[in-house]
Amino acid sequence: MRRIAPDRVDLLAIVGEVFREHGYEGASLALIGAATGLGKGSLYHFFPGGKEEMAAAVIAHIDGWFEENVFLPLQNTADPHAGIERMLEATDSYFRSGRRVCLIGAFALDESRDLFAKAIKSYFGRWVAHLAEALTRSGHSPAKADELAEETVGAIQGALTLARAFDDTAVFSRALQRARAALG
Amino acid sequence: MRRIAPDRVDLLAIVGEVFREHGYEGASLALIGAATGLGKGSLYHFFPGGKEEMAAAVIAHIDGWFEENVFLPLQNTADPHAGIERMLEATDSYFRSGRRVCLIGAFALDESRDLFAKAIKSYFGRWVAHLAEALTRSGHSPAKADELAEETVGAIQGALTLARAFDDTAVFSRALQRARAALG
DNA sequence: CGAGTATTGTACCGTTTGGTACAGTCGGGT
DNA sequence: ACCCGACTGTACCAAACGGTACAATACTCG
Repeated sequence: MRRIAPDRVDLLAIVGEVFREHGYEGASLALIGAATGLGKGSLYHFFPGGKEEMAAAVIAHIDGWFEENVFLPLQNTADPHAGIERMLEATDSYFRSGRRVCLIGAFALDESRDLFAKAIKSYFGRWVAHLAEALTRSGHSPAKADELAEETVGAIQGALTLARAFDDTAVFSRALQRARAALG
Repeated sequence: MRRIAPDRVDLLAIVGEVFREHGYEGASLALIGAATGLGKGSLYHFFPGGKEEMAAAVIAHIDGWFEENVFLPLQNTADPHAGIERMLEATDSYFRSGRRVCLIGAFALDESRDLFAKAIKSYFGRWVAHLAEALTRSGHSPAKADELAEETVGAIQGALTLARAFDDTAVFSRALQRARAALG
């Protein structure tokens, strides 16, 4: 009982990496099986719903990580600036300074968005909303805070695309620096 | 002879839309055939290299459109501000105010990047470089111009992701408005 | 008209896809 | 020792995959 949960988390991390690198269509069960060392028997034991359930579970897992490490620091902290700084650090570390791509952002682009539209919208929506709330507490007008928050989350997503296109993590670091300056 | 060139352009536009909506892996020959009304015989007649050649041709076609309508206005225009405004208008119209996704940006994210890395890097590289050059001519220091250009192209890509995630074209329009303000 | 090329439809290839079935193995609890 | 549920490997399935072969048709031009 005690070992099941950690194992599943490890499993989700590995499966997530396959989806991240190959996209929803490109992540075949063969690839997932090779990456996890699990046969179809095990895979379908853990995810009876097949590939779609795997992707949904991965999204939920990522969502949970962001909820805890990125969104939570933005809320209810005495110092909103400190919370914003913590969210930027968590973002930098999650995306490995741009070496990693945003799975949920990638899913938003192709047709797999239709399958997970609700989760994708909720993920980005909470990111923007919590950042805007922190910015409001730090003194910005609600309208200005909304605008800044949307701009910042967009800049992060765009920087991930450019960093990957240029194969250059400095692009992502510069974007985070600019965000720091704009939000600070 | 005269009809071949326009037909091929139409064909590339249709095939491009299939890649744009389904991604490289998701765009099956069956889908491409259905969208174009062409059987495999015709498809392989026009693109003997198969799917990979189709995608390469689509990328080249898009690249050519941007070269002519987005990058060219940035160059050698007497008024750099007018050139920047024309590039933003062309961008807005190409992406249909955010309803459309950036094929090349989407390819940059998943594994298909490896196949087309050179073309992807060149496309974004020229976009940033030409914009930076226009900004330099409009009075910015080269360093500041580079930074602003990278930020703007990144903001456009990020806004496309967010617009698609939220299913809301207003996100993209706001990003272009901010770009206008920052570059103007 | 006829020759020759451009284009197309169809049947087919081997491989891989996501998914199922199920017999077996393993380990903890009684 | 036994049992029962969690787990796993293997064989299998129909469908779809990208790609090939080729005969038949359409088109152009002399």
